[in-house]
Amino acid sequence: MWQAFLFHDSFMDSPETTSRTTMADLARLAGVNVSTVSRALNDSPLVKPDTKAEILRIAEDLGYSVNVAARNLRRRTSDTLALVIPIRPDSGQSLSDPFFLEMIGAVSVAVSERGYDLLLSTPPEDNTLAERRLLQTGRADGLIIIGQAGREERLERLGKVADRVVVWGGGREDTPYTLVGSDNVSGGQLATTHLIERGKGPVIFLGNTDLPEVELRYKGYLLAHAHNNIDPDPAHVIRVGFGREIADVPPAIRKAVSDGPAFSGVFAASDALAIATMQALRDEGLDVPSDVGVVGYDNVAQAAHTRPPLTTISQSIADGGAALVDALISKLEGREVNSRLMPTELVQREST
Amino acid sequence: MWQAFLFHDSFMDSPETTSRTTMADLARLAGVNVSTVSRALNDSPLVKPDTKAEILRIAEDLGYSVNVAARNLRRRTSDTLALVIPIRPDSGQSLSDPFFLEMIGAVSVAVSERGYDLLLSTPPEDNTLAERRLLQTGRADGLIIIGQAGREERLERLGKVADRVVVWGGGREDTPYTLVGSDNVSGGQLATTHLIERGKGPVIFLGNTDLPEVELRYKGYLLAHAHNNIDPDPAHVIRVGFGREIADVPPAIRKAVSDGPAFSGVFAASDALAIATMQALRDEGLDVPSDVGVVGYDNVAQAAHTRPPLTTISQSIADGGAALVDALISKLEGREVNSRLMPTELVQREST
DNA sequence: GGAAAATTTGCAAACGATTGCATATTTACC
DNA sequence: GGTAAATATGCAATCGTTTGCAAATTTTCC
Repeated sequence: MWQAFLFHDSFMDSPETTSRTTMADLARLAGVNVSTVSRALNDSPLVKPDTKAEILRIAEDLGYSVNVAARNLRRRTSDTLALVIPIRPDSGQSLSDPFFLEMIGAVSVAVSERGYDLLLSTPPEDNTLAERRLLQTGRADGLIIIGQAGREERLERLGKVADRVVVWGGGREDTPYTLVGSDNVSGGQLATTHLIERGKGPVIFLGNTDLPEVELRYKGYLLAHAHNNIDPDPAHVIRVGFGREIADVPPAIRKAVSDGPAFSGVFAASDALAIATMQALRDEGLDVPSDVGVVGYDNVAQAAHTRPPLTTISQSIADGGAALVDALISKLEGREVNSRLMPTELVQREST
Repeated sequence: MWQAFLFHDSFMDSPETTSRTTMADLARLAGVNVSTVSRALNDSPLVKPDTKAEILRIAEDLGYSVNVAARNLRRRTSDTLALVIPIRPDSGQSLSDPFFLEMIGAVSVAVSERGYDLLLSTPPEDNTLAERRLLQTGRADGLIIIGQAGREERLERLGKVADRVVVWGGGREDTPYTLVGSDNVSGGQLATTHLIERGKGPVIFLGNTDLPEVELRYKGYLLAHAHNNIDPDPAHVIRVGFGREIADVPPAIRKAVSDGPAFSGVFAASDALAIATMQALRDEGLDVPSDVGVVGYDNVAQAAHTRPPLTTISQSIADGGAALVDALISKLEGREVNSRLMPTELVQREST
C-alpha cells in the first residue's frame, strides 16, 4: 500500500524548482525507462536491487515526489478518505459541539497514521449531492459520515455506494450501512446505576429522546432501574434538545425542583447538558454533589474542568475515530465489516 | 473558476453504475467531440447555446461528474487547500485546544464556500516533509498552517513555496510568509484597560510570554498601563504555559494570593487559563467578580457557559478562518497579499 | 556450450480530462 | 451571390503515472 516518497531535504531553500521533476527526468538520469523508475519507486520486486538503489538515490537527490493526480488517474483510487459533517445552516455557521470537533481531530490523526489523506467536507445539512460528489468524482475512496442523528432516512438511500461509507451513530442494528458508535445502552445504564448505587436516586433523565443515540441512553436508564427493581417515574424524564436548546435547561430544572417529584440525581445525555444542569441546580440553591448528583455523557475535554469536575460517560473519541477509519479501510479492501459498538466507561469525578 | 458538476438525482439508488461514465460517453450520445463536451461543461462561450444545453441535459441524465484526477493532471491544479496543524506527539494524540478545533471548523466552512476542497493534515510536530509533500505532490494548491507558535524558525525556511502558504499567528511584521492573525496588542490592551477602568487594578498578567502571540498580548497589557499612567508591577506577571501546563495555574494563583502584591484583576492570555484561574481563585476563597475580575482571551464557545460567564477577548475565529482562506486564494491568484491583523473585540460577561 | 527457466527491462497503451490550432460552418456585408 | 469575418466544432497532443505484454538479459542445469 505505502509508497516511497522521497525528498531532497533542502528543496525548500533552492529557489529554482523550475518545472517539477518527473519520472521521465529520473529515467533519463538513471539511463532506464520510466516504467522501471515507476517500479523502483513502488518497490516492485521486478526490478534489480542495484537499479532500484540507484534510482532511489537519484530521486532523493532531485527531491522528486510523485504526482498524485497522475497516479490517481491511472490507479483509479485516491488514497483519500473524506470526513463529512453536515452543518445546519441555522446553527450559526460554526461547528459548535465540541464532540464533533474532537472527532475531527481523532479521525484526522487515525487517517494519517494509516497512510491516507483526509478530505474534510462540511456541506450544508441536506446536501446529499455533496456527499455523492466526493465519491463520484474520485476525490475520495471512502466516506465517513458523522452527525446524522435524526436523519437516518437519508442514509437509507445510499444504495450502491454504501460499501464505501461508514457512519458514526447509535442507530439500530439493521442498517444497510456500517455503523460505528459507542454502546449507548450500556453507557446509559452505567451512568444511571452509578447514581442509584450512590444513593442519588430518584434519578432524572435529561435529553432529547428523539435522537436515536439519546433514545438508547434512555434505554440504558430504564435497564438500570429494572436491574435494581425500581419503577422509574415518567415525570423524571425531561426532554430537551442539543445545541442551542441548552437554553431550555435552566427553566426545565427550575420546574423540576419546584413542581416535580423529588430527585437527587440527574443523568444528562450530554456533557453540555450536564454542565448547564449543574449551573441551573446551583442557581436553585442546590449543591452538587451533596444535594444532587450529576452525570454527563461524552467526557468532553472541558468536563474535567467544570465546577465541580463532572462525572461522565467516556466514549473515547480517539478510539471511536480510529474504529471508524479502520472499518472504512476494511470495507474498501473488500472485507466484510460489521457494525461495531465501542465500549463505554464511567469516569468518576466530583459531581457524584 | 467554478465548474458545472452535474448529477443524476437518483444515482444512489441505481445499483448499476458500472464503469463510471466519462466525457466520451456524453460525446457519443450528443454526437459531438469530447472537446465540445468539455467546453460545454465548463461553460465556455465557444460552444453554441443549443449544443451546450443538450450536452448539459445528457450529462444530468447520466449523472455524470468530472473525474478530478484527470482534470487536475491536465490543469496542474487541485482546487484543494490544505490545512496543516502539527500536533505534538506528547500532547496525547488529540488536538486538545478548542481554539484549534474551532479554527478547523471555520476554515473548513470558508474553504467550501469558496469552491475549494479542504485537505486536513495533522502531521507529527516537526514533520516539515509532510508539509512540503502536500504542495510537491500536487495534492493541494496552497497551505494554511496553524499552531506554529514558538517555532517560527521552521517557517523561515519555506523559501520558494512561501507564496503558496499562509500562516495563522501573531508574529512579527517582517515575515517572509503571509501572516493572518488577530491584533494581539490591541486585544491585550482592551482587556487590561477594561479591568483598570472598572477599578479592577492592579492587574495580573497570566500567560507564557515565550509564545509570540502571548508576548504581543503582554505588550498590550503594558500599553494599557502606560495610557493610564500606571507603572505595572513586574511581580504581577505570571508565566505559565498553554496546554497541559494548565496544571500550573492553581499553585501560581495560590502563591499570588498569599505572597504576592495585592491585585484585583487577572488578564489571562487564553480562556483555558482564565477558566483555571477562576477556579483557583474560588478555591482560595475569593469571589469572581466581586473580589477579583478575570478576563480571558479567545472567546471559546465554552466561555459563555463558565461560572460566572467569562469576559474575554473575541478573535472571531470564523472571521479569522475566512481571512486565512481569502488571503491564500488571493496569493494563489497572483495578487500581492499583506499580512493582516483581525480586529479584536471585548465580550463582556459576568466575570468582570 | 547450449537450451530452458528465471530474472530484468522496455514498449506502448491506457487513465479522463483540457486546450492550441486547424477546419467547418454560419453570419455579415457590399 | 461571393468574399470576409465571426462563430462552432473537431483533431490530436498533453498532463505524469501505471501496467500487460514482449523483448532482452542473466542464471540454471544437463
